[in-house]
Amino acid sequence: MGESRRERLNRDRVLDAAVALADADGLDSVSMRRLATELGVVPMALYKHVADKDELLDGMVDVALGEVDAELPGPVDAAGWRLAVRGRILAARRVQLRHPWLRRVLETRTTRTPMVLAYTDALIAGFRSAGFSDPLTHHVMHALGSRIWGFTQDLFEDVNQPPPDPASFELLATAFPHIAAVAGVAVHDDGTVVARGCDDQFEFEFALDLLLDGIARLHDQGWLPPAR
Amino acid sequence: MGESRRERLNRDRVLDAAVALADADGLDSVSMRRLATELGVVPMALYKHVADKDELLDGMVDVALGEVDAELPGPVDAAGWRLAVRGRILAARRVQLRHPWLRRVLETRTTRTPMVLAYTDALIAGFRSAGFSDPLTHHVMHALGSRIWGFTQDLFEDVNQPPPDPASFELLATAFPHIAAVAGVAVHDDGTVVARGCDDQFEFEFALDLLLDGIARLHDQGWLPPAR
DNA sequence: CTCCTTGGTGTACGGCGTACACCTATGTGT
DNA sequence: ACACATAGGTGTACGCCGTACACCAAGGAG
Repeated sequence: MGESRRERLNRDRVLDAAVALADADGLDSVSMRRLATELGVVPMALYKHVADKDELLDGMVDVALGEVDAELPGPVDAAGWRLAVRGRILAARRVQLRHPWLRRVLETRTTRTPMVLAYTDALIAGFRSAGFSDPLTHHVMHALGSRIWGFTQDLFEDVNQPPPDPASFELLATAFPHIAAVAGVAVHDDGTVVARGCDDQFEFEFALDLLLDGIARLHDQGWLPPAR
Repeated sequence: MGESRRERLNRDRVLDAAVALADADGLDSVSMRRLATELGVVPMALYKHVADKDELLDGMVDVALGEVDAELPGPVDAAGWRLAVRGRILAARRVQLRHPWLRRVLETRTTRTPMVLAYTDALIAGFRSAGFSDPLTHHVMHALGSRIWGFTQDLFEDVNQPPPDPASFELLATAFPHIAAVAGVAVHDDGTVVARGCDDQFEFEFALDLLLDGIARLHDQGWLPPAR
């Protein structure tokens, strides 16, 4: 009987379903219970394929990070460290835009899966093979911070996201004039407020290039660890 | 009668208790129920002083951010934008080190309280009063990102936190040689592994100065928005 | 055909945030 | 001094969550 026999579960099916669920309905929708019903299975069944929820999240990170290589512009490593690093980071950013939950998960994760380590290793390789000293490479990786995963905190951006009504904007503008001036919002003569929003991609590349410029300069000048 | 009469609750007492609880036992210990028992009160009592848990967290952020001013090195605004910005950010960092939960809370928060806006406004003022154009100031704030709050993602750091036993380090070193080389770990001739850890304060200032150098250069060169 | 392993089930526990109805101090106007 | 409105504290309950534990059903190996 039973061509309707349900496909057997396995780790990959669980992880893929979790990713799909997070993509579709947001990270908060990814609960063991919800994921189970999504898979037509009882919640505890998942625990046969995943130790606990943390491991599920780690697995989701791996799935997403596994997509980065396909986003790489090509075998660009020979074109110099800067293009290699830049290309890899922007590839990660494209993945992150497809999986908006990735940022929040990576932020809270503390365990490093082999996939995470592999990504980091590849990036570091970009610097070292260009002759960066190990200490400089170390500092530089710290300086890039979460930007290596293609995302920024952007705690600042949402200020101008919902075009504010003139009244409340007026209020904000008088209390915090500097924010208002810089927020990319223009108040026209007739009192209407126009928010141009801001181009996230531009901001990301601006900051990335600012860092890469600084890094290049340090490297070219033969940066040395401060004498103690 | 009753000198044992319990002090009446109010918003500030609730927020202070939440901060103290988070400082002592970690952010995860801050639940409405736990906080209530800490205050000798039933959970629902808190809702008379705080709309919901999100507002509690926002309030905690305000309490912490309110401590930044006291950390400022002095009326340094006249000493140039760079010292003003740097001083304010390092002050925020000192606060953040006292309240380790602040990072996680700020990361997830999306609402901006007046306190948050005031902090941001003061920082922006530092740039604008030095003649930074509004678009440049805007980009520069994005580039600083979460660093304006005195913290970094530091997804990379914990690799060398627990001094790894030689065996597992050997494993990591062969699989990810570049990480191993850069992690600040030295393998001695006798096979013992020494992790020097890394100086978070140094890393933070290194990256901050890298950014500020780049920012200063853009400003001095009269950076203009790219022609469209 | 048996048995052992692997995968799926059912029940239950303790925690969470919070809606809602209720009671009780407290401070005010008369 | 007293009635009363209101602000602050209580109790109960609901629906989520992650997951421990005991159980049962397939399915491959001897």
